[in-house]
Formats: sequence, C-alpha cells, structure tokens
Amino acid sequence: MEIASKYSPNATEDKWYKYWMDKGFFKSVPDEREPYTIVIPPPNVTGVLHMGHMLNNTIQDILIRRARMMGKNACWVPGTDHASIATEAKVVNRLKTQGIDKSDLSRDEFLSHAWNWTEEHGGIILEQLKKLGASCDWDRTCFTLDEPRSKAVIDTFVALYEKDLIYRGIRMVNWDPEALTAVSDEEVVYKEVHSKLYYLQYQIEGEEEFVTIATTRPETILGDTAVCINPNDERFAHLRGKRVLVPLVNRSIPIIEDEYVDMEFGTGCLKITPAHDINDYEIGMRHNLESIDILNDNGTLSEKAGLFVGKDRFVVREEIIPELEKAGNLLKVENYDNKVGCSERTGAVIEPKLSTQWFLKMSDMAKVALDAVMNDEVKFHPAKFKNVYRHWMENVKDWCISRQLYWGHRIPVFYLESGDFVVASTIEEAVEKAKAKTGSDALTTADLSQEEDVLDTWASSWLWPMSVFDGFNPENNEVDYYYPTNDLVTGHDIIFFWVARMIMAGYEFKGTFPFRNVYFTGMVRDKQGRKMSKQLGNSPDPLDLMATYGADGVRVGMLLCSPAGGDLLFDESLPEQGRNFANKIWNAFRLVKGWDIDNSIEQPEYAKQAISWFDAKLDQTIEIVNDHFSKYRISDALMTVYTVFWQEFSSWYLEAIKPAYQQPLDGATYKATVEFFDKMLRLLHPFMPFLTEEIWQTLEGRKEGESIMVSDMPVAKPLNADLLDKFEIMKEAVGGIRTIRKEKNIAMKDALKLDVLGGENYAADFDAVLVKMANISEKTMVSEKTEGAVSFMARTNEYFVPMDGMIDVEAELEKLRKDLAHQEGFLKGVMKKLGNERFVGSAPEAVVAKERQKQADAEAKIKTLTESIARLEK
RNA sequence: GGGCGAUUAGCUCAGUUGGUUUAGAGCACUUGGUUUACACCCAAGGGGUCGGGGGUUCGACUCCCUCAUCGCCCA
Repeated sequence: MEIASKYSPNATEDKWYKYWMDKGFFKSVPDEREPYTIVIPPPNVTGVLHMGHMLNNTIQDILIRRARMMGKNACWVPGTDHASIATEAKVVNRLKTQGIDKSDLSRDEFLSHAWNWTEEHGGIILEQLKKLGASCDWDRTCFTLDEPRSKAVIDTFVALYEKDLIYRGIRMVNWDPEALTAVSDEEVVYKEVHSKLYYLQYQIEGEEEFVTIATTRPETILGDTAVCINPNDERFAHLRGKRVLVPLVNRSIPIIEDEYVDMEFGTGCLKITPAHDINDYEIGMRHNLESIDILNDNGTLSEKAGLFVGKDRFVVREEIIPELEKAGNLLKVENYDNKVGCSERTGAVIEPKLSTQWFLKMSDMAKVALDAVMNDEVKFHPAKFKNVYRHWMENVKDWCISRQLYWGHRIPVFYLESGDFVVASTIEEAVEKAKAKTGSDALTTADLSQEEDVLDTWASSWLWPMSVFDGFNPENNEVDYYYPTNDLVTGHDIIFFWVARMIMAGYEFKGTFPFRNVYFTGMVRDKQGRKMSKQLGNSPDPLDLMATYGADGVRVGMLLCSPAGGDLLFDESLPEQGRNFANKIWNAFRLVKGWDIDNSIEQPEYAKQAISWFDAKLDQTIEIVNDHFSKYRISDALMTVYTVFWQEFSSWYLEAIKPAYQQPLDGATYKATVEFFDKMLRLLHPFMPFLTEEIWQTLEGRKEGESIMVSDMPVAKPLNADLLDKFEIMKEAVGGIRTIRKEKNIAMKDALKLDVLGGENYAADFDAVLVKMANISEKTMVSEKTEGAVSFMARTNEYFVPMDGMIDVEAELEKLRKDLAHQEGFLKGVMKKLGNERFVGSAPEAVVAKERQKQADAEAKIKTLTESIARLEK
C-alpha cells in the first residue's frame, strides 16, 4: 500500500464526519450510564463562525469526546439564540434596502420577515461547527425562540411574577436611540472619547451676578431644573436660596444643596437635568425637582426642549454653542477626556431615559448564586473569576428585562381597558384571571390587550441548561437525567450576562446548580494583542484556516496558545504547528505500516528494552494527562501528548525498534508497536478527531461500524518510575555521544567504541538501545579511565569514546573544568544548606535526605572530574 | 474614582499546599545534516540576577509589604 508522504485533511475530514453522523455516534439518549452533559453557549442567529467560537467549541468537543471515550453517556446540546436587538436591526436594515419601513408593517408582518431571515441565516454557524468536528447531538438542536423554549420563558415569567419577583416601574434606563429600546446595564459599553468641557454662566435671578457650571452636554441645559452646590462649599454660601435663569430659555430654576456635588470637579457647581442623567435623577428625587424630558426616542430634541426641536442631540450640541456665546453665557471650553456609554449592539450613544419598564428583582437570587460559587459548588476555572463574580453579585441591581422590540418573547402581561393588568401564560388564562380580578364574567379576549414589549434575550438564555431538555415540561423527565450539566465553556466577557444568571435560574427553578464547572476562555486577539474585529480586518476566516491547515491542525493551534482565562494571541504559525504535528503523526503511521513483518525472526534485545520502557512511559503519560484534565488544564494535556508522541514515541521509541534498511520487523515488536500507536491515537483523539480516526481505521483491520471515537480511553497501570529514570540516564549517554560526534565531525554512520566506567548504580537495562541509538560498535565496562578518549558524564557514570589519540587535550580540559566549576558551585549551595543546623533540624527528613544525595552525587562527580583533569594535565 | 489581576528566555506561556540537582515547555534563533517515515524533518547548541526594593523563613519564582509598568472589570 502506497501512503502519501503528506497528510491531506481535506480528503478525510468530511468522510469521517459523515461516518460518525451516519452511525449516530453523536446521539445521546438517557440510559443507565453516568451522563456527561454540555450545553453549547448558543451563538446568535445573525452570526458567522469567528475565532472565539473556534476556541470555545474546540474545548467543548475535546471534553465531550474524552467523556464519551471514558464510558460516560456524553451529550452535547447545540443551538442558537434569537438575539433580539441584533437580529431586529439586521431585519430592519434588509427591509430598508427593499424600500420597506418597519413602521409600515404590523407586528405579525414584521415577525414573518424576521422568521424568514432566521430560516436563511440561523443554521449557518452550526453547519460551520460541523467542519470543526463538533460532536453535538444535532437531533437536539434548539432555538431560544422555538416552541418549548418559548413556553419555558413565558411560564417562568408568570411564576416569577407570582412570586413577586417581577415588577413594572418608571425608572431611568439605558436607552438605545438607534434600536429604539431599553437595554440592560450589562449591554452598555463605556468608551473613552475626546470631548469638551463647556463652562456656562447662569444669571442669578434678579441680579447681575452669574454662577458658572461645567458640562460636557450643553444641549441638556434645556432640560435643567436646578443648579446644585455642595452645602459645605463656602464659596457659594451667598447663593443659598436663590434662583438662576437657564440660558436661552430663561426658565427660572432653584439653587439646591446636595453633598453629591464634588467640590473639586469643574466649578464645584452642577446643573441638574433629572430626565437625562441617572445621578441627576436621584438628586431630583431627593429634592422634588421637576423632570423635563427634552429628547424624543430617536435622540432628537422634543417639543419640551423649546429650541432646536427635531434636531439630533449631537447636532444641537454643535449648534447651541454659538447661540450661548451670542447670549453671553459661554465662558470657556476645555478639552476633556471622558467615558461615554454606548450600546453593545448598535454602538449608539446611550441616553439615560425615564421610562416604564419591567424589572426582575435580583437580590435574593444573587445571594444563592453567589454562595454557590464561593463555596465551589459551581467551580470556576480559573478560580480568579470568583472575585470578579463576587464583586458583581454583591452590587447587583435589578435586571431590566423589557425591550421595545418585536423580535423576542412577548411579555405575557394583559391589560384591561382600565389600565389594570393580569399576568398569564395564554390569553385564555388571562381572561379567566381578569374575570376573577374584576368580577366581570362578561370579559372576553377582545377586552384584553397584550403588552407590546418583548423580553431581553438573556431572559431565555438563562434558562438554557434546563430548557434544552424541555425542563419546564412536567411530562418530560429527561431533564432529571441530564441536569445538572457538567461543564460550561464560555468567554469571561459574559460572566454576568449569562453565567451568573444561569446559576440564579438553576437554583430558582431546579433547586440546584446548572453546571458543576465553568471553564472561562480568554478573548482571541491578534498577534499584537488587538481584539479581532471586522473593522480591523485582523480576524482570519475560520473556514479558510481549516481548509489550509485542516480542522485538526486548527484545533491544535487554538489550544497551543490558550491557557484558561487568559487572552490568547492568535497567529497563523499556530495552526501551522498543528498541521505539522498532524503530519508527524501521519508519517509515524507511514513508517509503521511500511515495514514487512516476519513472525519467524527473533525479537532483538533492543526492541524488548524499548518496549518495556515505552510501556511505562505510556502509563506515566496517561496519568499526567488525567491530572491535567482534572484541573481543566487542557492545553497542558495536549502539550503532554504532543511531546510524548513527537519526542518519546517518534524520536526514541520508533528509532529504537526500527529495523535496518529494508529488513523486516519481528512480529512481537510489531504487535507491541501497533498497540502503543493505538493508545497514543486514543489519547490524541479528543484533540484531533479526524486524523486519529483515519489512521486508527487502517492501523489494523476494523469492522464496519467501529470507530476510535467510541473506543475506550487507555488507562494506566501502576507506574514503574525506576525504569523511566534508567532510560533517562541512557538518553543522556546517547546525547553525550551525539555531542562528541558533532564536535569531532564524526558521521552517524561511522560506528564508535564506548567504554563505561559505571558509578555505584549503573544499570545495563537499556544498553542495547544505547548501542543502537549511538551506533556503538563495541561497548565495554571498564574499571579504570580509558586513555586517549573523549569523556563525558551522565549522572555518576563516566563514559569514554576512544579516539586513537586524536583528542584535543586543551579542548577536553576546558570542557572538564567548566563542568567541574559548575559541580563545585552546586555542591557549595548544597553544603550551605546542610551546614546550617536549623535546616537539618527543621526541614522534613525527606528534604534533608535529598540534599545528602545531591551532595554525594556532586562529590562523586567532582572526584571523577578532578582525576580526569589531572590525568590530562600530565 | 472603586475593585481585580498580571509582570519568568527574543515571543507566547507553565511552574500545582515554600524544598527534584543554582528555573521548564512550545515557537523563534545558531550550527550541522539529501541517515529512504517525515525539510510540515533529524541531531546538537546558545539564551533567564523569575519587574525594582524591603521583609517573613533553615530555605522564596512561590508568602507579606512597597514602588514601577501593563491589563481587565465596575462606576
């Protein structure tokens, strides 16, 4: 069989994905096995696959594939969320290109456009995940706006309302003037901007005196209803009880006193605009001030402003300045850097706005959810996010859950003509409740009108770990099998949006945590540490990457730079490294499959030795990998297997057993090698599913329906550490000989003699491997130093390569002296410790014993080196 | 302004209750190599006063304080 010298992922990936799908390997149904569950962080329907998804889903797939191979009933539930604001914005834009205005459509008409859009785009990202090898149970694919998920959202709203956790109130909210909706605190991102600080003078009523305030938003003076000073500020004592005139409109407003005012900032005098600033609003409440809302929903000035009506607030900011100057109210303008809240979705500058919204009380739920994380019932990886989480939870504010949009779950509140309302899952139930409430049996559905607002998308996402299993349907008990789920893998940027709220919902509705572990990934950045964004064009297309380096290569590349929680600096050299690794495995396979097997020949000694060693090496590897996974050090786990495959298996084991050119391999060695290879592949499978399947299928004859992905993960036998250590000494010796070859320019094909002056514990266990790997023609144990030889040490053993007098004495001496100096320095350090009575007295016995061993080894080495030097100096 | 975290090799990072040879990995670098599995490779090698200073301890990359620099979150 001819095997190509390069692995081609493109030829194999689709084939095996289809095979896995056809065999139903991704499917999970409850059975007697222990479940292992992950719910996907639902990407939103507007999205396409980006590097963050690649990282996230690679990790999830690794966890789920490994769990499956460890005998768990692994279930990874995929799905998407409906992303209210983002999707509605996209649909509105598309309609615009078709000449349709949203306001021309009825709610139902708009929704049918939105559903069409979702049909077209919603599945794209999930299809892309298949390219990555994601082993999701696709039959379970969910959408936050589908029937069971919607029912869950509505029913929980009703339940929370009935528990008095949901209320309606007039409050200051973050208003997105572009999306025309309120957004939650978490959806506001603060951006540093260069702006200006305007100093404006307000005339004191009835006097020719002025008072100066500083503001970054001069247009809002039209909504001013007070000027505020600090009661402790003596500079303004003379202003107490007076009134001032708002520039341009000459409205008379009071001067009030409140300790909120920072005497150091600006002029120490603050204008108060209760309708357009959260702090001003609170001051206004304290002082019973009037609120003048000068903005329309779209950010233009309203009739109440009196001036500039209909113009955008930013236009007015420009235009009002010359007017103020003309009127003599502008004192000066300074450059000023401040942070401005912008909508996470539309980028529009958020306007604090008073409006009627629905809120969910957070304090009780937050308490439970905080405890769960602080006592590690839900474990965070890395744990440092516990602090961030605690800080948020301790300062949590009620969650504004209503959005003034069409695309989403419509709030199940039904109003009567009186303005009174009932909360019910369906309009039929609402009628019954309304009847009971009003005592009027004549009420029908026609008398009720449903709340126009929809719910925040996260109000459906927070139920996800339950709702994907139809967990709110009393007739479905599947949720009892899969819930709580095991691991959640997500970016740390949505710790509050999503993780915290899922934990709240889990305890609220199921009485327990939604997942046992949360693995936070970092943000994928470019090589220079910049966030990947469309604008910068610094984000590679994942599909292109996979086409170039293979899905396995990209998966490896993602992990190579991704410690948990830390940002990862992505560079194309990483998937390239992944591809190279895939090729390395491929070529090891090519080597093994290329040998002729002869069962009649005897197994060479070197092969027996190498097999005994690698068997132990595998045990050690399995243990280390298990340990890494238990601590969610996934990139370390990969790195372990990577190094063992490349260095230990390929460079040591395979080279050690390799028969001479065109010679056959004995059957016993072949059998052992295939077993090792098989185990290595299984350890690698979660990381590199496609390549490992391709090789595994041809490594030995497989039956139809078999697959590495449903094979067992190897388990470790008790570790033979002594054997491993002896092999390491042998490696050092081989390394020493190779160095000599390099220094003396002796080609590998020229065999060398080797004399060994063994130390106390010289073990010959791997001599046959040593002889082969270093190409030694004759190895002799000696009891005295060999004359005319180049020497080196490995541990306390001294090795001599006879050179027929062709040695450079000076160079040898230099090498030996350097080594001696190092050993002496080292010994000095050891002796310093051992000479300290307090160390010997108070350190644990094992530590002291270790130091004594170091001392003995160093002394032995020093003795040997000193003798060698003396001999050469003669 | 409040809080959290980081600083270890040229780069990206490990370093696990303070003790495993005066610090490890991958990449990059240097030198040599057409040894027929692999140049997407092989072999050998160089490179770090663990951000500065102070302290605790028999012993500090590890714990404490302080300074500097950077990052993140929140307001």
